[in-house]
Amino acid sequence: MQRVKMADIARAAGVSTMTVSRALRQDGRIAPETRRKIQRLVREFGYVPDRIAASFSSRRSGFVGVLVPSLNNTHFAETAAGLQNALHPAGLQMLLGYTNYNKAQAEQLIETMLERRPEAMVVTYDDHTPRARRLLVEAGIPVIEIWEIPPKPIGHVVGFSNRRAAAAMTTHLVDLGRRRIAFIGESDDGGTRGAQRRAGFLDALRAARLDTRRLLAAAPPPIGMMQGREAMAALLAQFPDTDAVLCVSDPCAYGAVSACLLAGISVPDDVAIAGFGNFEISLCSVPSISTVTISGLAIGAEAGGLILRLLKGGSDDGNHSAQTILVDTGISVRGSTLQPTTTAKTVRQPRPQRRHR
Amino acid sequence: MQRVKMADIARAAGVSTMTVSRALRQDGRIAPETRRKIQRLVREFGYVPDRIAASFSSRRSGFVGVLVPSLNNTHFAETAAGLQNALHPAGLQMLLGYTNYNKAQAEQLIETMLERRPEAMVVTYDDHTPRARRLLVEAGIPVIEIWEIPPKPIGHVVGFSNRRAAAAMTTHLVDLGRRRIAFIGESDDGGTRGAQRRAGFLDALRAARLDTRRLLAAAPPPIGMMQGREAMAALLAQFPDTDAVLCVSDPCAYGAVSACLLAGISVPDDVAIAGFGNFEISLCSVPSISTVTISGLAIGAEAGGLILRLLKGGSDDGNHSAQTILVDTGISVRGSTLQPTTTAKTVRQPRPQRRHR
DNA sequence: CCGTTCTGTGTTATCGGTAACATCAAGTTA
DNA sequence: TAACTTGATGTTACCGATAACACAGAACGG
Repeated sequence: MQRVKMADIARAAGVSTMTVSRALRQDGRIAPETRRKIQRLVREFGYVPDRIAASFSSRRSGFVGVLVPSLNNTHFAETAAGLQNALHPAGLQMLLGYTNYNKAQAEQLIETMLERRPEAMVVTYDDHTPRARRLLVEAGIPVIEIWEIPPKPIGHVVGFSNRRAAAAMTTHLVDLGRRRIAFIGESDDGGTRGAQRRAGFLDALRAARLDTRRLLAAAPPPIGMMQGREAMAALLAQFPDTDAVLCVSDPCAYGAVSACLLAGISVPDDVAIAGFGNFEISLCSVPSISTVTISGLAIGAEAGGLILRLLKGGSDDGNHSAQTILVDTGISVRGSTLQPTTTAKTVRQPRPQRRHR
Repeated sequence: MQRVKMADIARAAGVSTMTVSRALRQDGRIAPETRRKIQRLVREFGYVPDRIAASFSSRRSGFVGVLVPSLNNTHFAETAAGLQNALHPAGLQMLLGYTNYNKAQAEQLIETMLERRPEAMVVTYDDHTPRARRLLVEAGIPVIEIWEIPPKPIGHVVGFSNRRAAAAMTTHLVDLGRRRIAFIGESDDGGTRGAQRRAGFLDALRAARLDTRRLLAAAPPPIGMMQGREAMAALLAQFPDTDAVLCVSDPCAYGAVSACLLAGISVPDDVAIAGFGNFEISLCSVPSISTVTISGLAIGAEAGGLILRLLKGGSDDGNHSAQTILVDTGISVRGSTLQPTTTAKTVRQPRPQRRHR
């Protein structure tokens, strides 16, 4: 039982395959009647066009390769959604790969993806291996790095400065009057977002001439809630006088909050805690957690829009006149970093887990 | 500047393209020396094989299409990871699409994916549109439905009974002595996992001859933490004597817990709360939340393994001798459904509403 | 020592669409 | 009305790899 092909439709309709090909695309100049007849036959035969053959012939794959570190993460999922929303209407499909925060795997994926001749590549910024970088450069297609502003971009950029955003949040903690401020971050985060956030944290502390020793490297990314909890416990053991903590991400921050709950430490009266990313948990936590807001959806949408413009525009990959698009970030101040009111007495119960302002 | 093609390598090596083609695959019978020479030239030229042409010629796309409702969800992300881990070593790539819990979008995606001639399709069980179903059946490739046991499967199945799992958790609540048990679920969840879980909940309540009126439909899927919080508040307003709640998912359950925290209601003393899915939050919540454990990773891995066996085995799609693979589920009992001990005094803050079992 | 099996490699014929150009009838303009 | 445009469709020549078969020479077995 052979699969139906375009020639079968053409024969049945009494036209050439070219006419069928045209009728199935928006490719204008087809008599409406012919098009209707062909569409009817297509449905009748259950014909599904072979896009591999089409890609082969037209030298257009219809793909955009997208690399993210993880799927289990609101931000990257949103970014993918934003991209998909932008690309799908233009007839572009997204070929999604995830690197698991691993450079070697990223290189592997980039190579495999390039074999499919994507029309553009979107990669989450990371220190790529030299080979990965070379592959991307030589692919001759638009390359877009997202989620950070690389010091030496490969091509286009859609992102924001994690460093500055983290610094802003740290400054917020300083402005609360906190002086013994810690950072809970990732280990082995060379050059990535987590490292940038730590750098921003340090920038702000140095600017305020505060102690910069309170740095915890919880675990390699992705860092989860329980790691945040453990890191917070360790932090309190090592630096019991800590009065504020910036966490590398919201799940981590929630873990830190939970550690305080369990230890009978009041948030924010004893310790203020801030997160990063505006994940769901930061809003729903009790207390709610102050966080840096970023829209993964916006990053995806901007990257998608940029791709469409680049593909529509020059036949050139446009990487030489590379664009940088910055998306907004903000700070959402919530319960976990509220200024203690005068009426709020900062009781610190010894053991038992109960206390209230 | 033309892209390097296989013929260029062949010419440089003084061999035919067939030899190059063979050298670049594991395709045995090539003189080791020839292979080395070719590999060296490939590196030197920066040749990236064109898999579109290869797919076209070999009539093997190297793709597996995978459809999930959402990426922003541990479970589906894990499932994708499990699939990828299984498929990648076999040289198969995953073409991921997400339906956003929308049948029409799913049909669209299925059609687009089939144009790429995937070697198998993995779809998260849902009531597919008739056309989507027909497309899948007629594609002539293995089709695997995951995350549920469909009443009328299209092909193979890797899943578990959401209904039975939910019933088991409900029975756990009944065994605690709770009698006024509610369910917080999704609206518009026709036939999907959420509806199955509600059905299981009702099964268990009926078996225990308990009141089945406490059903809340919070919002269409995906249901988030804040929706869980709001639903819990509404539930307490409508049925203040509720003493246990099963939530359709863990994020929803955490929202319910947070509503209780805010209202000064003790969990589990006043209300026991259970979730579904063993999300990170259920472990890190204070109190931790009892939940149904499922391994998305296992589902993905099983599905991936099944695909490899099917593709290796018959040239037939194997959908007629369809297999059903069940993965284990369990119940993790945590703080949110602990039996109140005699020592645990059920202190009730004076604040708002009060009631107890 | 000759027929047979391996090994390693080459030849040929596609796979199913699409780009580019050709064609031809009908309408339109000068 | 001749020349030109426009609209609708057809013809031809691929795109870049691989399947399938062909074929020499080396190794091997009797």
